[in-house]
Parts: sequence; structure tokens; C-alpha cells
Amino acid sequence: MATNALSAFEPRKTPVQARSAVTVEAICEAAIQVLLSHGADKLTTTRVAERAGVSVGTLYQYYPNKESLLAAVFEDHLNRVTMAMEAACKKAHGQPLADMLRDIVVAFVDIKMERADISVALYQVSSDIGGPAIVKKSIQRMRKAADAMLQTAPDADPLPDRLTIDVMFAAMAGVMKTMLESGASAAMVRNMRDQLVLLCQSYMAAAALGS
Amino acid sequence: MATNALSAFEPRKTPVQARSAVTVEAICEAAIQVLLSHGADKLTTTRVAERAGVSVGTLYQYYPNKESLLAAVFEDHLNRVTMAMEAACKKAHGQPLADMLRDIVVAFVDIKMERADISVALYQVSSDIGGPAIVKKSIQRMRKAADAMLQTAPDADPLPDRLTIDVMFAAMAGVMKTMLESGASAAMVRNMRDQLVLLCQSYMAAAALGS
Amino acid sequence: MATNALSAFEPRKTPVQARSAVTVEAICEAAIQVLLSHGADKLTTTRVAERAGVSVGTLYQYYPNKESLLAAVFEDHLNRVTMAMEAACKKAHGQPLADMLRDIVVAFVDIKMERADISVALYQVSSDIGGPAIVKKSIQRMRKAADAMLQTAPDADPLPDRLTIDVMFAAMAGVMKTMLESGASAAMVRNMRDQLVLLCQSYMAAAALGS
Amino acid sequence: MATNALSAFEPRKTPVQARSAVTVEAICEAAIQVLLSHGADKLTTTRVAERAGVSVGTLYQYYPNKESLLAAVFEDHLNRVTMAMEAACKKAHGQPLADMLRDIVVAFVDIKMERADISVALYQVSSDIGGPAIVKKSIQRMRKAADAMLQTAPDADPLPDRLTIDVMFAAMAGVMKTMLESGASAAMVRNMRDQLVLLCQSYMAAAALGS
DNA sequence: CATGAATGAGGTTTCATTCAT
DNA sequence: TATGAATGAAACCTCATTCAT
Repeated sequence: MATNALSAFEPRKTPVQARSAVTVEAICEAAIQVLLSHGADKLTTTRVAERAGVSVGTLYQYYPNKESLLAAVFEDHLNRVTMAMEAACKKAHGQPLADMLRDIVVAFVDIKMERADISVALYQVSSDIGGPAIVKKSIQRMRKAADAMLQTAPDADPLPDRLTIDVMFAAMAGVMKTMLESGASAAMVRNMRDQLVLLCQSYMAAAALGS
Repeated sequence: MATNALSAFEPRKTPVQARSAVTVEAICEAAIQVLLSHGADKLTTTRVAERAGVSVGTLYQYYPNKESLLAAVFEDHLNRVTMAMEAACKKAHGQPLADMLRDIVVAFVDIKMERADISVALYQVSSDIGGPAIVKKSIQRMRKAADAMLQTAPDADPLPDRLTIDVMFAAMAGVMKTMLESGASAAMVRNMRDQLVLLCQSYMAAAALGS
Repeated sequence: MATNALSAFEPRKTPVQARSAVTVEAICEAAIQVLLSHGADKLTTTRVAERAGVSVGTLYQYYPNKESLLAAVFEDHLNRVTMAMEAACKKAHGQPLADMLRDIVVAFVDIKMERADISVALYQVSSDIGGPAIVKKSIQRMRKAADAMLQTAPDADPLPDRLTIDVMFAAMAGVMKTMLESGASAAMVRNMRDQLVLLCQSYMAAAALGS
Repeated sequence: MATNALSAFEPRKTPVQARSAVTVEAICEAAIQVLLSHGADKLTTTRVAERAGVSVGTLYQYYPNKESLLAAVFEDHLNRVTMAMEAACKKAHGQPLADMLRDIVVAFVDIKMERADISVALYQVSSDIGGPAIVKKSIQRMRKAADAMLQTAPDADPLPDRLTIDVMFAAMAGVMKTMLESGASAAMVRNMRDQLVLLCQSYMAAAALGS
């Protein structure tokens, strides 16, 4: 069912030729640019095509409708974040729990800040395109990676359960979102990141005791 | 500046007569209903008026434009949440820190769940109506109430700083949002609430030590 | 099923105010004008609205889409024809069969020629709007009226069966259509009409003998 | 004038090579398939090319535009019908009038039913491509063949005039169309065919007496 | 004050056609 | 010759907003 619902947002054709790949990339990038400069409600397919330097028709060759374009951009962004998190989890295998948590928080904040503008812009369109459903898939991947990582921690005993991990990620996302939307400075972000590390570490420790 | 930007969203006239108050209430409620049943992008002023049982013209007597209506609904919801939190903070004066945190987390989760549908619905329109700005005001009030509360805690030493409190609230909001959007059951919400209590308590304790 | 399929073509709201009725009439008339002057494929809702002296939005207040507008015009025309035929049938009650047939052929040709331009124009759009289904309803009414009429004929023995009547009407329609599309002169139409009378009379007589 | 107007619909190049002939045939057949499965307004050149297993570009090598393709298909169909009728007329030379009429009605119904789907499908596009003009040419050929045939009838005296023949053909076409559009069963078609024979015979006999 | 018909700018989407490869 | 990516004019339709009644 969820799959069916999402199918309407799937890209129309996969670019096989070099020319096409460039075009698709340009369209996605243009969508982000327009989102940033005009806002979600002023984002029109015509404007995106214009900014991408192609005609509207071309845009519609690759995306069956406006929503599918935004969903693709959204998914792409989430994909980068998720992959960065997976990499961070893998890299942290075998470390003590506290170090693990520090590393993934840092990785999360870093990847988000790297394209902070996009993150903020995409919050705007999330609801129009079945954002929560896409997020859910991303969360599953992250949870899986975190699980695998935690099992290699020498001092994670007992292992945190699923709920604990989900709550931790949700807290991270929430703090990050608030921070991004408030337009925080680099220094503030650093402080916030440290707090987030502390939050995760203390919460995980407490959760271990409490269970 | 922020004030000017927001002025466009202010309601047009204050209902002084009983009849008007009823009408305004009906319109707001209708807006929520439409949001829930049709989604943000299918919400039209005509549809809202229809559902409220009045004509479009009447709607425009009370709200100068669509955004002001949505902003009013959004603000109203946030107001309820904020007031509930202020009340909870006040009520918890003088208690030990852990109890305080438990109480406000419980209050937060309860008030959000009370009209969970509205919360979810409003996430959709938040960005179109300067949501973050409205949220910021709400956060300020909550921080103020929390500050006042914490100063009466016998065991809060040192007092948590502003960043700590903000991070805590942001974490709470993030976890709550994820939970609401995942359509969690009552039982899951209870579990999540307990986790959130744990999170806040452990984080506050750790923050006190760390500073 | 047929009803459901047609429901998409139903007018959107019934005009209750005097102003509206005028508007609706203007739109229908404009649709015919555009059909005549530009042809079916050049008929756009914008053009129709322009010709009617209203805005596109107004057009869409009364018809949910282009097809429903054309279907309404089509149905209206068919209605006039059908009513004229019903009247002619009724008027011919009690006459000898040959006179009956002459009268209804004359009535048919006359009513079609009266707005010959519209008839021709509507052939163009018939298929886009479920024309055959609408026609079927009209035929049923005409068959019923013809049946009632024939039963009062002193010399119709045996009474023609349903197939015979349907074939006769189909033949009439076919001849009429060919004639209209060939842009025949008034004199040619008169001749054709006489032939059609002859055709119906001879066919009915033969059918009576043959059964 | 008519010639000029039609010139835009002429095929672009005559397929001289075997490969081309196959391609053209595939395109025509695909056009019919699309017409049947999607309807006239959903028929796009791209879709036709797809179904034919060639690229749009190739389609445009053989037909200068969409209309010329449809016109070609239409004309081709009419051609088959006309040729079948000419053959039937020729074959009936020298027979009594009643037999002649029976034979050509049977031939007409048979050839139409042979590809009933195409007939119905083509009614849809007839108006977009100057259908009546194409039909007129076909009718002329059929009239000529019928004339030649009738002159060999031992019992056709006086010979029916042009109007009579035209009316007869128009009646045949009208009855056939109504039948096809109503989706009649094979049995119904047989009955209708018998009626049509009767109609033509009686009408021709009456026309002979009346003149 | 309430109504709801009218407005029309502007958004999304389609599709016949071309042309560089 | 065949391909199919690109084009962009133009179609359909929506909906926030106004204003005469």
C-alpha cells in the first residue's frame, strides 16, 4: 500500500545517455535553488525548468509531476544523510559506547550542516510529498546500522532496544531541525553538537541501567 | 521587522459579539477538519467556509487572507500547548528536579496527544505561514516558565543554562513529532513518554555535572 | 454503470439566481458559436468564455470540465429534437400509417434543419463526450412515442416491432447526417425529405407484409 | 480547393522498400490499436510509434503530421469497404434488382463487421481529418459501381436516379453506424441485415413507381 | 453584516514536431 | 535512415479574493 502510494512519485525514466544524466542533475539542483530563493509555494515547475536551463517539457520527461521531482530531491538528500550515518556507524565499530555516540552525533551534525540550506528548504515540502514515509525508510536503515554498530561495543550491556534507538534519533533530528530553522551561527552549532553528544551519551547510559 | 512581517497574518477584527465568536470558532474548527480530511494543498478558503457553514465572504470578514487564518489556527494550537506547559511548570514549583522534568514531559505529551490530529495536520502548513517564527515565541515563553520553575528546585545546582533547556525542548518536540507522524498506538506513546522522561532527567543531570 | 460514467459530465451547480441563468445560457450559446466558427479541436474553454463575455472561472463554476459543457450542449440539442419528435408523434395520433410517417419525417427534417449548423457542429464532438450513450436515451424516448402513435393507426396491422422502428430511425438519422454534412441546398433538402418519406412508408409497409 | 485542403494530409513518401512497407503497416495497425484501447483524444504520435515498435522520428518519416496518419488509416479502411462494394456490384451484374440489393447489403454489412472495431474507432476521428470529404469520394465510387450494376438489371425500369441511390447508401450507413455503436451481437446484426435488405428493396421498388 | 457569483492570473501538464547524433 | 531527447506553445483548470446585492 505504501509502495503503491509512493509509486506516483517515482521518476519517469532513468537517464541512460550522458546528456540525460546532466539534464536530470541540473533539474534537481535547480529545484533546490528555487526552493531556497523563492520558497516552497513559489516553486513552480516552469521556474525550476527555467533555472535548470531546460524547457518544462524536458522536466516532465524525467518526472511525471511536480511532486515526484520534489520527492526525488528529498529522497536524494535523505540518502546522503543516511549513507553518511551508515559510514559513521561502520567506522565506529568496536569502540566504546560513548565514543560511538559522539562519532555518530558529529557525523549527523556535520552532514546536515554541510548542506544546511537544503535541509531547511526540504522541511517545507516534506508534507506535500509523503515525506514521513520516505523518512521512515531512512530511519530503518539508520537503525539497522546503529544496531550493528552497538553490538560491537565492548561496554554496551545490555544492548539498547529499538525504542531507545528510535527515541535517540528522533531527539537528534528534532534538535537539529530547531537549530537549522533558527539560523544558528557556526559557534552555536558547535555548542549544540556538544550538548547533543552529552544528551545521547547520558540517555543511553540511563537507558541501560533502567531496563 | 519580524513584527511587520507577521502583521499580514493578524486577524482582521476581534469578535465582540457572541454570534461572531461562534462564527470564528466554526471557521477555525472547519479549517482543521479540512486540513485533516483533504490535506494542506487541497485546503481552499471556499472549502473551509463551506464546512463551517458560512460563505467565503464571511470568512474574509474575519481573516484578511488564507494565511492569516492558518496562522491563527496554528498560533491557537501552540498557545494551548504553551499554556499547558506554563501551568505544568508552575504546578511543579518546589519539587525535586527529576519530578519536575517528569511532570512537564507528561504534560507535554498529554496536551499534544489530546488533539494529536491537529498537531499532525498543522505540521503541514507550518512552513507556509512563518511557522518557525511563531514557534520561536512559544519557545521563549516555555523557556521562561521552565527557568522560573527550575529556580525553585531544591536540587538543581548549578541551574541549567539556556542552551540546555532549548536542547531539551527541541528533543522533546522532535521525539513527539516523529511519534505523531508514525501514527503510534496509545501503548507506544506511553512507552515513548517514559523514555522521554528518562532522556530529560539523564540529560539534565549530565548537563549539571558537565558544566 | 452508464450512469456513473456520465456523472463526470454533469453540470456542477444549478443556477438559482437570475444572473446565473443568463450566464449559463450565454456560455452554451458561445460554445455553439465557437464550435461553428473554429471547429471542435480549436474549441477551448478560454475561447468559449471569451465569446460568452465571462471569465474562464465563471465557466468552471457551472461545468466541472470541458466535456461536461459539450455534453450539456449536445444533450440540450438532442432534447429539442426529441421533444419535437414526441410532439409530432402525438399530433399524428389516429391518422393512417402513411400520414403518420410523412408527418414525423417532416418534423424530423424540419427540426434538424432549423438549427442545421448546430447539428453538424455537434457531430464533431459526439464521440468525445459519450455521445452514443446520450443518443441511446433519446432514441428510447422517440421509440416510445412512436410506439404509442402507431398503436392508434387504423391501418397498422400488424404493429411494427422494435427492430423495425429502430432501423427506420437509424436510416432517417443516417440520411439526415449525410445530407447535412454535404451542405445541401434547401431544394435538395426538400427532395431528400420526400425520398425519406417514401423510404419510411415503403419500408414500413414491406415490414408489415414480411412479418 | 478541396484538393489543396487535403494535400496536407497526404503521406510523405511512398514506401518502395520492403522494410518500409512493413514499417508503414505496423504504424497503421498501431494507430488502430491505440484508437481502440485509448480513444481518439489519448492517441498521441509517441504512443502510436511505441506500439508500432519504432521511434517517433520514424513515424514522421512516413507521415508529415498526425492528421495525415489518421487520414491514411481512415482512407484505407474506406478503401477496403469501397472495393468490397465495387466487387459485390460487379458480381451482381445481370441479376434481378432484388437480388442485387440483397447482395450489396450483405456485402456492406459483412465488410463492416469484419473489422467492426476499426469502424467504430474511426468514427471518432472522422471529423478531425476531413472525414466527410474522404467519405464523399468513396460514395462517388460506390454510386458509380451501383449505377453500372443497375443498368444490367433486367427489371430495373426506370433506373433509379442519383438521389435515390445516395439516400439508399446513406440509410445503409446510418443503420450500420447505429448498430455498431450499440455494440450489437452477431444475431442482432443478422436481423438488422435482413431488415436492411428489406428496406432497400422496398424503397427501390417504391422509388421506381413514384418517379 | 452576509452572500456567492465573478474574476483572471498563474499553475500544472501534454504532445506534435524537430534535429543532432 | 533511425533514434529519442528536447522543445515550447497552448490547453485545462484552480482558487484567493472582491464586491454588488
